[in-house]
Amino acid sequence: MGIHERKLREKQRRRRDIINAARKIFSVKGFNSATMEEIATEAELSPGTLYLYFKNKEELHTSLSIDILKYLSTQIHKVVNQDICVEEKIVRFRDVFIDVYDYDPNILINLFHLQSGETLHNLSEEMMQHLKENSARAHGAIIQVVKEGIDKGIFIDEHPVALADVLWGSYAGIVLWVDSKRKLDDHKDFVRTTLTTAFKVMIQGLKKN
Amino acid sequence: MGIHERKLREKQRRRRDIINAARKIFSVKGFNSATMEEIATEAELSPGTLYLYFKNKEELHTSLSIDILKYLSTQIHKVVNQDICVEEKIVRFRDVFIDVYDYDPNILINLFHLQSGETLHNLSEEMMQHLKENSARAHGAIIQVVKEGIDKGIFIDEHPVALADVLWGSYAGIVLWVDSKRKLDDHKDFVRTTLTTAFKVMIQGLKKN
Amino acid sequence: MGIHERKLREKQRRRRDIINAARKIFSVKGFNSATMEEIATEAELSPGTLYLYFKNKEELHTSLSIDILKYLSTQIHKVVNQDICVEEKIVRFRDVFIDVYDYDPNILINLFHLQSGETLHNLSEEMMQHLKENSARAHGAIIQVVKEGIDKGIFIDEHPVALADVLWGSYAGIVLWVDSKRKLDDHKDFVRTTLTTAFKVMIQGLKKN
Amino acid sequence: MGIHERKLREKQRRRRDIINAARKIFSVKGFNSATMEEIATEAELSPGTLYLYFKNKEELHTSLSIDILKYLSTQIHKVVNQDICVEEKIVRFRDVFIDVYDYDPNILINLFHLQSGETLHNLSEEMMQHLKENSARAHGAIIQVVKEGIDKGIFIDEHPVALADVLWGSYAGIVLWVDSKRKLDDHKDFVRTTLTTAFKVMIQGLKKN
DNA sequence: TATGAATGAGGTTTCATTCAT
DNA sequence: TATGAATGAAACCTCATTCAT
Repeated sequence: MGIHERKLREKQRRRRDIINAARKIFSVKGFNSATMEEIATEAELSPGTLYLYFKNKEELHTSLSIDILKYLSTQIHKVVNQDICVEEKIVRFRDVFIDVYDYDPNILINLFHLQSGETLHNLSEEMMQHLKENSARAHGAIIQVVKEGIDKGIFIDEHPVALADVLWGSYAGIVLWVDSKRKLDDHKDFVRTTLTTAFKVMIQGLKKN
Repeated sequence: MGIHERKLREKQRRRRDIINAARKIFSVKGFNSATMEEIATEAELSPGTLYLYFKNKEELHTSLSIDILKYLSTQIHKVVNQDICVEEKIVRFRDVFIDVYDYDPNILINLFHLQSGETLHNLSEEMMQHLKENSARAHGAIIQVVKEGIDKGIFIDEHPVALADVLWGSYAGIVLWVDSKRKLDDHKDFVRTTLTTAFKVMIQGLKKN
Repeated sequence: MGIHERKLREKQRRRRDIINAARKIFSVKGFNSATMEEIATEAELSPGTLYLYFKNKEELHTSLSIDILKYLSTQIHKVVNQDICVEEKIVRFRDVFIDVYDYDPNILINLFHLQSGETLHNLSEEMMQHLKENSARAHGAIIQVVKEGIDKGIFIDEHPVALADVLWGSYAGIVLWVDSKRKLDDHKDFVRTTLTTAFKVMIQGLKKN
Repeated sequence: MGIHERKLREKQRRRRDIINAARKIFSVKGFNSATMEEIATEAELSPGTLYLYFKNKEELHTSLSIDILKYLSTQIHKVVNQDICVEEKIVRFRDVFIDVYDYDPNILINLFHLQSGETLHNLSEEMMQHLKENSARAHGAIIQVVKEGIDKGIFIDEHPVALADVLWGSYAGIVLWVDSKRKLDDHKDFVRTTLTTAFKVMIQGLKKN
């Protein structure tokens, strides 16, 4: 391994350190209450260093979302191309959401929040592109599966984009909702079981009778 | 009407003015970018006056959510007690969400965001109670309908709370998701149509075959 | 005196306090080394208050220059309209520069520095206008006197604007130069005497032989 | 040429590269807005390297001024020792200022600004000495010419130092003034013509009638 | 000698909140 | 009750400078 390559690797590791620290802090405090100094401390770096890797707080925050969107997108694509029935694919989608939720419970709310506009002002054009592309890619994959279901005569004859929106929105929304209930009422974690119920409803609702 | 009553009414009117101004500003700028001064200006009051009616920015913001939760709760209760079949009640629930979305597209994201922890730190115990109560009330009503469906042998035999969560989470999540897509891609507004599709999926999915 | 008027007056006094404090600090430390906190402390105010009266550090700094430009402009205009010979008016111009120098030795260098572009980026359009207008007004008055001298056949037949520039540039430049020598070499203050010599040279140089 | 000498030469070439880069950046951005990184990039070096050649930003900046002072001083000395009449020497002084202005329009303002105190805090004693010496040398040469004029009965009988200050201050001040007018009003460049007018005024003003 | 990643002090600015009127 | 000027804490971010390689 050449010296150049080692440096590059080192740099990416550092970047990842920051992202991990940021995820931790943002999770606990939220975007606005979290401070760059806290994140730096968590990453065992100085505040200035953060700015060598991310243009500003906003882009650091968005990076997390893009990361998870990439992950979501990748996982969903894997499902799409598997040699299993559509029905099974819908279950797998559910598992991806559970997966993401396990990885970081705040990711979905961040995603929604990000896209809902409060932020996004200081984002570079490049960042914005990444965001849109990955979002589109993930969404596109789901549409594809829904289409497959319709084409094979298994799913009801609704507009595939709308069905995909229902699927995505429901899964994500349920995660958010059950999670927020948990926080508010200190209930125990029903995300998994509720999503499983959701799957049953969904799959029966999607299918032609 | 006594002088005391008139004063009380005046006070409530003022309070409402502030809330309306706050909603307007928060909608456009988001919680953090909105400033108390802007809200005061919009309400044609001075900043100091806001603090005679609300303990702090946080509680003012939460008031909006509680307001809408109250509305949601009321509307949902109306549906529950109507003399219509469960299936029809599920449609009405959808309409309530559309209604809320029309009233203020940012309300649901606020609700989720509020409950997802970033805020809530400076809330008074009283405010917290209000929030929990109204949330529980709205949710309870939905559970009731789901139970009715199960009891009447119309709905599938899943845990009613889980089914209610699926219903609420899906409706809310779809609104959020479609709305965020709209913002990101400047698509036109598919919230209504997607929710209608959602209803079809939901209702078929909920029903015993 | 009405309450409104009193408030206005109070506000202007406060503004003047800040300007005086700023002048003091800027004089000692220069634009960049001076901090807003120091200025606030000097004015016996909190840092935030400064921003109620001036948009930012830049505009506060520029205000000083505009102030003195106004003063310069006013004094010069007075000279122009006096019933004295042109020759005498040139002496009076010299006195105005001495006056300004006595008031604040750093003003002229600030003026030059300001106009030489390093700053000026955050200036509001309004500020810029003030600056240009006052600059033009002062300069215009000098041109007028030069013209008068030429018209009366007293001064040499050069372009009046150029002659005015020579006059202004020389007087200002000499102040700067002698002052900077003083700082560098701890010489005593020859500004007055040198300007007096300058006048002699100038007036003889300007006159037709 | 020995290896030692070659290294020395190489080092001085590098030093010059940095100075040229610095001049370019400082000219465009001014002392404070210019960053060491920009200068390093312009010089195709890394930031750290700059500090091998200059103690700090301040000294790098001052080096430019010393450089030009040296140049000024040299040019002026050349004029002094030429076998031409005093009158002609005064013209040549004007040409030196034009020369310097053509080389870098910001040099004179830097000179004034430098000497007017904002900077100078972090300068090493050595640098300070350089500055004073070169300044004195240039100024001394002008005094010499003025003395020559007085001694020969050509110039008026004023204190030679004062006359030299008038000369230097006027020439420099006019350059600054006309240049700043140009920047503020986007006028075209009258520096040359105005300095020529200045010469006429000066020379006539200096001479015994 | 040269690098350039990392530092961290310190500056400007914002804005929720207070309090004298 | 209403005001709105003043506060001052705290955040983001920059950048001159250092130092291990």
